[in-house]
Amino acid sequence: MALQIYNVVHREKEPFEPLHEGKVSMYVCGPTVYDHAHVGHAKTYLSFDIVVRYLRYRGYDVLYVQNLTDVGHLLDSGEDRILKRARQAQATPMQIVETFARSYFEDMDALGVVRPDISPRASGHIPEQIKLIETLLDKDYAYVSDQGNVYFDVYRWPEYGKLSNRRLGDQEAGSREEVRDDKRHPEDFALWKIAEPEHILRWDSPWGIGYPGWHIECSAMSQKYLGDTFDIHGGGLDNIFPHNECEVAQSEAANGVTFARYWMLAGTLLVPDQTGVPIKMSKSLGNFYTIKDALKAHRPEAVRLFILSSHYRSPIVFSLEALDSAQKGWERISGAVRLVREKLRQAPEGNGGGVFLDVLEKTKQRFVEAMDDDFNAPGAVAALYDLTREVYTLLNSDQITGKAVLEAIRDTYQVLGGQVLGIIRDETAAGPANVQREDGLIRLLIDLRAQARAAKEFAKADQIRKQLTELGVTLEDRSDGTVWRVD
RNA sequence: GGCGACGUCGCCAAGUGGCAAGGCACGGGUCUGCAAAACCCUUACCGUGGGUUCAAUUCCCACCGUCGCCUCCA
Repeated sequence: MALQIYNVVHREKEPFEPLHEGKVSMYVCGPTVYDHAHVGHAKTYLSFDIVVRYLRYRGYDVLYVQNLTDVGHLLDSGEDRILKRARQAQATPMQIVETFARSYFEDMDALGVVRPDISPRASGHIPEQIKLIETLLDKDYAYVSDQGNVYFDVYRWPEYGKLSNRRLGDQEAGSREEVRDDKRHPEDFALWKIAEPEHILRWDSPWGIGYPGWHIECSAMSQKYLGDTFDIHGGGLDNIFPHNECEVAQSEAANGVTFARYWMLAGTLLVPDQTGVPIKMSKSLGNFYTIKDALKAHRPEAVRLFILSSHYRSPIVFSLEALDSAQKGWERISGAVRLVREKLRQAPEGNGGGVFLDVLEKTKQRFVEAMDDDFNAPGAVAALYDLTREVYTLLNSDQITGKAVLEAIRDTYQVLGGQVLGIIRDETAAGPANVQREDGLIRLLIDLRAQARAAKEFAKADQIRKQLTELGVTLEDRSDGTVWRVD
């Protein structure tokens, strides 16, 4: 079975065949950096993180581009988001952009999201955007209004609406379109806007001083780094219209070839309102929960597992309780990993317990089968849970498990759980000196406690365990020794 | 109103034309000095009503309900 991807363009799963064998070019619409990222962003970027990780696991050479939007974007009031924020903070727009771009990467790093290969900024690609607009004007797909704004004429492009399955004219009388309308048609969208005097973010252009429309940046930057046609375009489903639709129209009108071959759109993250009804988490609704907040009480792996617990195309309802459940689940898996590593410290040579290799092989098959089916992460995670039960059973039995098998188990977790899903961290064995010192100190206490227990001095033994617990170190006694973990 | 997604065990969530993975929670049990962890066992006929079929949770239709987009938002 080959990898299947649900292609939003055709609304069905299709075998994935990249443009160039062995290589994948991929573009994902990034955030507008004017505030801290929230869990909704985590859902989208984590989803594509898994896509990139899995494609690489499958041997593809992936070139991953994700933009940062730092221009444009008007509020209802006609005010630019970034400008508004800058005024509130009494800072320059570029300070705001820089602050929140850093914050975004901080959050993504914390969540273990692999950085894109290229993170182009819209503000750094104004010439490319202008050039693309000129092409559209040359080809007569765009026009300059009497107020000097440049618009894309959607009626000149018959395929407009094909991605989001919309027909022109369907939207009847757009009640909001009446204000300052210098377009030919209400559905036309802006490529370049002339800046009002108070608009600080402004660039020179053939049409006067202004700023680019929201959609043009993605067309220009994907073209620059990935070419006229590339393999995968990702983003949040909530941007299918108008943003994604406009991207396709602009790019294909300008270049005359297919824009993105596979469109993958991630489902929306919802959050219950006061009455318990789930609604979209968004900045404008003010019902958002930042990633930084989420990470205060939960491990990044818990956030990952929470989001991986449903398919990337499905909507998902956020709650702290859901995060709790995910973290419990993670502790289960990571407990098994810890046990394997512990056993490995003094495992006998040889391949005792070799039949278990079969379980590993089956796990891998199930995992790959699930992920090959349009990145079915919940199925892949389920394979890991099943493996985990088998691992516990094996390691709690009297069966002597040799080093070779333990290493194979460890490697399976490392690759499937670590490399692909990002929920298992690398061993800390080669960690910094203070990590090793901590490990040594705790083991020293465990030894002292073991002596106390052997002497039936349980009060003393319990005292040590209790105090360690208060320090966030949990001890678990097993027949073959004591293992420890930090919360 | 138009377009789209969805409705599976208490909660979350995969999945298949032939009697439904997994996680969390709950109950019972085993192990343990105690604790913790783990393991074992028990729990669903898949929104409602029709239709197609030898057979549907899985296909079709209708209805009910929920969400997203149609306006800046991942």
